[in-house]
Amino acid sequence: MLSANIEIRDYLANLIAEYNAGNSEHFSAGRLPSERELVEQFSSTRITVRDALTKLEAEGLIYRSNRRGWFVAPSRLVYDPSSRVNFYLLAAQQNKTPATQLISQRCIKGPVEAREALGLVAKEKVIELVRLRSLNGRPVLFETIYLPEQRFPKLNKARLEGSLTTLMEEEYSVAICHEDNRIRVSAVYDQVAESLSLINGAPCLEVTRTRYEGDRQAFEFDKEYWVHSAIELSIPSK
Amino acid sequence: MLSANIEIRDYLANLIAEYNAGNSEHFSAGRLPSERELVEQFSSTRITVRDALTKLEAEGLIYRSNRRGWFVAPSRLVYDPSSRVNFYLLAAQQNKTPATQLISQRCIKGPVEAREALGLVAKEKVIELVRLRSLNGRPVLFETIYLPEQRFPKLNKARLEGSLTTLMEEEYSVAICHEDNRIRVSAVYDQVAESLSLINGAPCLEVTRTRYEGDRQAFEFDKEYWVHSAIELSIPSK
DNA sequence: TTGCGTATCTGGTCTAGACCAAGTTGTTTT
DNA sequence: AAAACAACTTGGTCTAGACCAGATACGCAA
Repeated sequence: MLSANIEIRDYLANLIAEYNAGNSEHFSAGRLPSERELVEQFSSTRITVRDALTKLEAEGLIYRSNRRGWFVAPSRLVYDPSSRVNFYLLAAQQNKTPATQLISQRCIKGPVEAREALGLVAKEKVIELVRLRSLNGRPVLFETIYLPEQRFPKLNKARLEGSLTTLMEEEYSVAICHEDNRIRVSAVYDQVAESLSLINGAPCLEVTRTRYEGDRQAFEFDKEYWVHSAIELSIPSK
Repeated sequence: MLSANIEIRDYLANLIAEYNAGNSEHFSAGRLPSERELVEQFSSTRITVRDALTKLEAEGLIYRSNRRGWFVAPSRLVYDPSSRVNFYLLAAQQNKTPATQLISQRCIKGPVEAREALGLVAKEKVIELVRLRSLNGRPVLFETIYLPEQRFPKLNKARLEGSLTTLMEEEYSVAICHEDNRIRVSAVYDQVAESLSLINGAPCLEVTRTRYEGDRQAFEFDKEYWVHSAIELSIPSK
């Protein structure tokens, strides 16, 4: 005996599979029926319908856009965090249209976590860059980047929405020698959630990265929050 | 103005932070108050309390044990999927007590995904091993391993609960030349969910691995489902 | 001492609504 | 044509319960 929410999940999962296989009759522009329509259709309640939708969301089959509705999730971006392929090239290779928006740029003391990773002492400051990246108009990545101010004086504001890796190589002669990525499932709140059109507490994939140059000197510390259904990490062996 | 569920989340998050810092007065054996007690305490409803708990679960601060209650999540196991350090050693290094249980062992045709990854043709079969791994008595990993039958005749049943990597090296002279890991956030159902004491549709971290030997011949295909709060992946640069 | 049944506790699922706030759309005004 | 407003739709949050099923603890019988 299946519970009602699983029945609804299975029903929708089938439609989604068909939709992804090219049969677009079920959803217009990838939009699922509204919760209230599903309640009607299954003679159920919103609690149960939302249970089903939340499960599909956890699986990455659908995503929600805050107060706009539920949508079929496009295919995931396959991403190797330790490769130096930049976001634009990667997206283009996978037939997706990328965009980057610089949300803020500050020079601050910064959080302990970043200061420690970068090995900062006393009054040394960090440049904090906050960016939002989208694929085909859908925000998928909220990232905060911390750079030691001393290492990167006079950052070229015009280039902060492009590839930072490229900028660093060309204008600061950075040569990465090592990199450490930490990956965990987490949740987003407040500014991160809002920027990604997610609700408070929505699950995400969190990537924390520290990059080193020369003789193991850290020069970059990043926090990435990925909409979990938008991404699949690919890690080839060393 | 904070919504009620966020207030409850924040309150519990603070207690959990204190608990993890060594102040054990709030929770006995890491167990949170029951949902109904929290309803009393906050003059709220179970829906709202469960919203708060679900958010803490998504963050990995707490986990649920099906119909037993909610518990503070222990520190995560830090794991490099492409390293060949075995599970027992890794757990021991991080002061955790590991255990492995062989759930089933079959010789079958196997799912398309595994057959393709292993490059099987016609009637070639795979050995399917299903294992459950625990840390300090808490199940954290459900894994299904597919091995080409031809490459691994007469598998030593006695050793299937230990390190497979070691077994393969010692009894089949396997030398890994390459490995590909795919990581995504997903959800667990049915046998996987039950084995991990999770409910249907609970989020998890899914790792799909293909290992190659010699001249790029695939010899192992794995599906790992990790309780997401139990793990953090560490990916050093190539 | 060891089972075994039972009462109780826990979360899992569901009903049948309500009101709110943000996003969308259509209409009116400028 | 553009801006402003209003009506409507959507999900977000919440109330106040109900019943179910698995997990647990406990007392009783063998």
